Amino acid sequence: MPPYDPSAFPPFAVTVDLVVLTVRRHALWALVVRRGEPPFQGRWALPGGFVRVDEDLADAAGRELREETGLCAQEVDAEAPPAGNGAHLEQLGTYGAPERDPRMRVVSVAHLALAPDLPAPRAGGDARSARWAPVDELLDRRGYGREDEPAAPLAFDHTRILCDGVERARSKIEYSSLATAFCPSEFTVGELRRVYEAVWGVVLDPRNFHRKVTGTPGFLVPTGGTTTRQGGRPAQLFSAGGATLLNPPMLRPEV
Amino acid sequence: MPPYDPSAFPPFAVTVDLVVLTVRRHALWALVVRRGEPPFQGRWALPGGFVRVDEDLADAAGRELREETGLCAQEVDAEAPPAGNGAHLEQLGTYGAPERDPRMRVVSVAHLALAPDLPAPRAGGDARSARWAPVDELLDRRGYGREDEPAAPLAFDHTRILCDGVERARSKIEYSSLATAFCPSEFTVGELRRVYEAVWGVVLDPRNFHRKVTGTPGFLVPTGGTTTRQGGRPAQLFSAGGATLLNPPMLRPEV
DNA sequence: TCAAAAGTGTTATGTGTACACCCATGG
DNA sequence: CCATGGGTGTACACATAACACTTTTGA
Repeated sequence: MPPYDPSAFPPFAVTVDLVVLTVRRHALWALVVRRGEPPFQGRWALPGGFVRVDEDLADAAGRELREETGLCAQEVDAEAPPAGNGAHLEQLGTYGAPERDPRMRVVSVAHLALAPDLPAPRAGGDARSARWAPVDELLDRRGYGREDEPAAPLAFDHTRILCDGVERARSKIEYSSLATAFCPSEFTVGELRRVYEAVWGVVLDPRNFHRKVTGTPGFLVPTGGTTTRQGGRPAQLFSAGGATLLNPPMLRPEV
Repeated sequence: MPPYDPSAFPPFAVTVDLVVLTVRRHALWALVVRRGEPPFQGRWALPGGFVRVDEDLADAAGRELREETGLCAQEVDAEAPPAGNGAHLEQLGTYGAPERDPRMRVVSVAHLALAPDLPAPRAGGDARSARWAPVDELLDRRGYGREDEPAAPLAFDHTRILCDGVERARSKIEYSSLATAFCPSEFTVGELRRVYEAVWGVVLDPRNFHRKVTGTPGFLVPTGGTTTRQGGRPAQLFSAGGATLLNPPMLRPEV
């Protein structure tokens, strides 16, 4: 790489920020880390960090995700099947308002990651504390009687980024098989339905849902096994099929 | 803004690139400019330029669009009605592979702009030559017997960016009122149908299309006038309604 | 008068929704 | 035995696709 000539163009810092979502206890949760330094010291923020000088944007996002969660992400460009127990990872959007970081001009390339219900988050290499928080609480929708933490707004413009990420997830599970990224490698139709219900915040008819997802070609493939981990009659186990785009799409009920 | 400390983070150049699309002669066209300097000297590229040090990303994209076309863009964040004779402008994605520009590390925030059929493109302030080119030709699909210019691949990763932009436009006119951004402020149902046909590369039934778009609430509002500029029986004139999301969506015929 | 494009009516077919009903397990 | 969730069948409402047909202009 030729030497950097500061007179030729304005210098920017480039970071990646992560919206990491999971479904737990019939709700949507996001991963947040506590800031140890100013600005916004002590406040919660999305995980993220600087892009290294010879690193691609998607690689940087995958590295941060691995550092925070231990997940091995399936990076995708446009559409790809979320496979195995890796998380889905895609670019969300870029946030570069001049004053979004008071210290310097920072452009952040936000990424969206979807993960199955995980054990506790790993503390980052720099020993920041990390936790899962209900999205409704972070977005101040008072969805939960708050837990141990008061709900202060996220640092920087991270509330906005989180909001955009949640909206992306909400709309994308309509027409893609992305909802399976919230499930373990083998799951039942009922578990998949609870993902849709949590992400959309609705209640779906179990019978029609079953017919729809099992009838959509390539969405689910039966593994042969069954489970009774949800109680009741044993349910067939499925894994995510090869299809990425659902046709016909899942329909989100009217509000 | 505090002074820049190069030791704290790797310095990046940040640019905006524009995918500007229009519909003309029953096909999709993109705006390209000829590069006057190495690398890729003499090759066609997407219009774009450096983000200024105190400029928001969307502002930079709007400025470049104005410099290239004279269009006054409606910048949007997520969804917004394309109004007046301004173009629709939205962020498309960010491209930051380490070697995408051989000179230095450049992260480009690509934007997608949709415009009605325009007069000739304005030469930029720096006198670069600009032209409209059929997208099929730029993407090497040989959709046209080529015109005066040989079809060399675009500079940098611009073919990929263009491809992503076209794909975004194709899918977004399905569920949003974005197709009206390709039309002048007043247009007929037939003209709107020709937009869909050009962007999707299909032929639609004029009768069913008419019923569908006029029956979708908020999509079109009649202006009262009529026109015969397409020949045949006079057609009602419409302008874009307030709706941004179409419910039910327009259905793209199977391939 | 004819061609061309705009619009309306009608019908077959498919898809979503609501809900009655049965199945297989654990307690 | 019953509660719990899994899964099937069926009837109705509604949307789409195909196409016959009428309307209104310019040439």
